[in-house]
Order: sequence, then structure tokens, then C-alpha cells
Amino acid sequence: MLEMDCKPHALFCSESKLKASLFEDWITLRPSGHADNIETVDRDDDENDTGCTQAATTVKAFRLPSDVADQRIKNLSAGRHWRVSPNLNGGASFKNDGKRRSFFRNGRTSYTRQRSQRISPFNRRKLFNQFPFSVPDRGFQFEDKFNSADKRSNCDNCTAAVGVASSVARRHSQPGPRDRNVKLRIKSFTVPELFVEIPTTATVGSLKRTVMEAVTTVLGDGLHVGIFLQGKKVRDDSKTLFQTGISQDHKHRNLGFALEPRHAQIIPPPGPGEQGLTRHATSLTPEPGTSSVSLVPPLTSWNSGAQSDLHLVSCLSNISADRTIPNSQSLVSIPAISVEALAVVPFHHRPGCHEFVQRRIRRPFSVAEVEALVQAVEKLGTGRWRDVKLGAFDNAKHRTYVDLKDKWKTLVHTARISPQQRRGEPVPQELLDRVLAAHAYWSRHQAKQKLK
DNA sequence: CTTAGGG
DNA sequence: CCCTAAG
Repeated sequence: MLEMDCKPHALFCSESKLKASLFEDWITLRPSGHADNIETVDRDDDENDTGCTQAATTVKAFRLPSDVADQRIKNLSAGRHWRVSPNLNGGASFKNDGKRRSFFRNGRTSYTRQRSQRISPFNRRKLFNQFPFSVPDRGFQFEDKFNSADKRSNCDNCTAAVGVASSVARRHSQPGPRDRNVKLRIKSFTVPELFVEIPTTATVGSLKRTVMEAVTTVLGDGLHVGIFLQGKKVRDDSKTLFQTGISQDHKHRNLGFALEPRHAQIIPPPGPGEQGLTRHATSLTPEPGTSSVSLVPPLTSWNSGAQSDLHLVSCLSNISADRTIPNSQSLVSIPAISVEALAVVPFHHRPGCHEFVQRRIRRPFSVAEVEALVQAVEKLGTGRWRDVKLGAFDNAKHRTYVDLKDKWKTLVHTARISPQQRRGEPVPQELLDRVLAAHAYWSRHQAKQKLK
């Protein structure tokens, strides 16, 4: 049973979220790309923030000299990068640290290369035999059950904050009768980014209407829902959730929903009327028979929840009011640009979008993994993480040797602090003892090596 | 690419 | 987990 609480994301109603830059006679407005009602929002707010998403839409009025346009784009994408990482708690955390270089940078470490120094089985055995601890020679490989795509991906669109409440089944095997349902709660959707340009001579009222046009255009006809697992888009609609990996016991899965514009080409401006929202709701309605999903009507959900939502509502109602008033010309002086003259052009592959890099999801080590790690380190020592990876986590694609090294670091730390201070799934004391022992042993070992 | 450490 | 200087 799916429970989805869908609401279109806050757009740019909060003035603080509006980023404006001046280009000659033009003002460029961008939504900051996410809304406050996503739980963990961690970002540096600065003037450069570019809520970079793929589904940008340009509302053009008049001509825009190409050089100015280029300049605009360059300027906009010159900002800091954004990272979107939906976390387990159902929040998408956004962080832009400005340091990340390129998307897909070593997304996945490849261990296929045969290093000359890679120890042969013979050498390895010899090495292992030197180790003082008794080490059972059983395998301790970890399968990457879901072949996760922890490769950082650029944001193909905007993500939704998803709260996942999985039923309590245990790992592996087919789901039991009671575990066939996955409960999902989508806390919010992010509306694909809009790009609005309007002359500084335009009125606030026309700006509102222009924005509204853009919103309704994007929402109106083209949206469909994309599903992401581990940051990777799930394309096969025929697969079952279970086959896809969306099942019980997937608290650690990274499940994301996204609204994606259907049209890659120019979207004609919507006709008059406020059908956009209604149709948006329709587009979110799942196909009958797929699953039992109940959707909260967007307009309803908009009225509930965080302050930002309220802000949004009031903002939208303002816009609506504007539109409701027949020809608000009498109230506001509307510039020559008529809404009809506006063209809405989605920016699907704007260069800046590729700066979107997703942080890998956090995947706490299980006790079994810790066990394997400890065992491997006991054998190999603390300075050969690549071999540890190869030996014990070769099939766990989401664990890099750096991860293992880091985990060992935290394990040592964990072992040293009092049990009360430890968090997460408790690691058996026996394992922690082994950690300390191995750490001490290999520390001495390394010291010796250094002396030589 | 790997290591090793700080962030 | 991320980032990165070093090797």
C-alpha cells in the first residue's frame, strides 16, 4: 500500500529564495531549487546559489541577444555546485561546497586493474600465515545485493523527499504475505526548475503572471514521475517493486521520486485558466492496478504543513487573485509583453546542470560487514585497503577501499569510547576487541617497517 | 590509482 | 562520506 503525500514544491514565493541578477535591461530570476519543507536542508546560502536542475524553463520576452544569453548562462552556472542527497530520513540534503569538481568523477572505483604488486594467492597465504591471530579461512565476501549505483549522478531533475517506512521483514527471500507492501510517504516534490526572464520595466503583477504561466506550463501538461533508486533512474516500468529492489528491509535504499517534464521541446504557453494544478494532480495519479496509491490532493496538502507551504499558498493565491481580476490592467500597468508572446523553453541540457553531483547515500556497516572488515584487516593490516577491498568486499560495489579505511578508523574510535557513547547498530564487543588488537598489532608492524 | 589523513 | 596531497 502506498501512501503518498504529494505536493508540488514551493516555487519561488519566498523572496529570500529568489535570486536575481541584472543583465542590461533584464532580470533573471531563478528558484533556488528546493523548498524548505524538505527536512534536512544543508546548504550554504549565498548569492551564487544556482538551484540547478535540468528542467529549466525559460520564459522569454522580447529578444535576447545571444551573447547576453551566453553570458547569463555562464554567470548562472558559475555558481557553486549543488549536491542533492536524499537521505534515509526522508530528507534531501542540499549542499554546495564549491569544491566538487565534476560529476561522475571516479564515480565508481575500478578494481579491475591488475596491479603488479597485487599479491598472488601464494603470497597471500604466506602473508596470512604470518598473522598471529587465528583466522578462519572462510570466505567473507559481500555481495552487493542491489548492485547499487552509488556513482554520483548529476541531477536529472528534482528529487522528492521521501519517507520510507518499510515493513519489518528480514533480508533475502521472497517477501512474505505481510511484507508485500511498501509504505511510502512522499513528503514533497520539487518542481523542475524554471527560468524566467522579464524586463526590469515589467511590473510586479506581470512578473507574477509570467511566473504563473511558467509554472502552469510545466505542471500542466508534461510532468510525469521518475523513480530513482540509489540515485539511479529506474526505467523498467514492468519490473515489480521487489525486483527493482524497492521492497521491505530497504531502509537503507535511496529511493527518490522526481517530477520530470515530459516535453523536451518548446512548450506552448498554456491557455488561460488554472488547469495546471489540477492536471498536475492527475499526472501524479498512478496507473490503476499498479498499486494502491492514494494521493492527497495537492491543493489540500499545500495548505498543510510547514510555514513555507503557507507562504507558498499565500503567494499563489496572490497570483491567482491577480489573474482572477479580469484584465488587471486597470490596477497594474502591464508592459507591452503579453503573455501570449512568451515562449517557454525547457533547458534540458544546460551546462550548469551537469555540476549537480549527488553525495553518496550513507550506508552504515552491518555487523557482518564489520566482521569481514576486521577479519580482513587482521590478515592484511591497516595499510593495504585495496587488498582488503579485493579480499573481503569485492562484490560490495558500494564499499570502496577508502570507505573501508574510513570504517576502520571509526571502528578503532568506537572501540575506544565507552559503549554508552556509541551509536548505531551495536558492534559486538568481541569484534571491537579484535579491532583494538589488530590495530595495535599493525601499528607496531608499521612502526617496524618504518624503522627499516 | 592508492594511501593516508583531515574535514 | 568527502576531499586531496603525496607517492
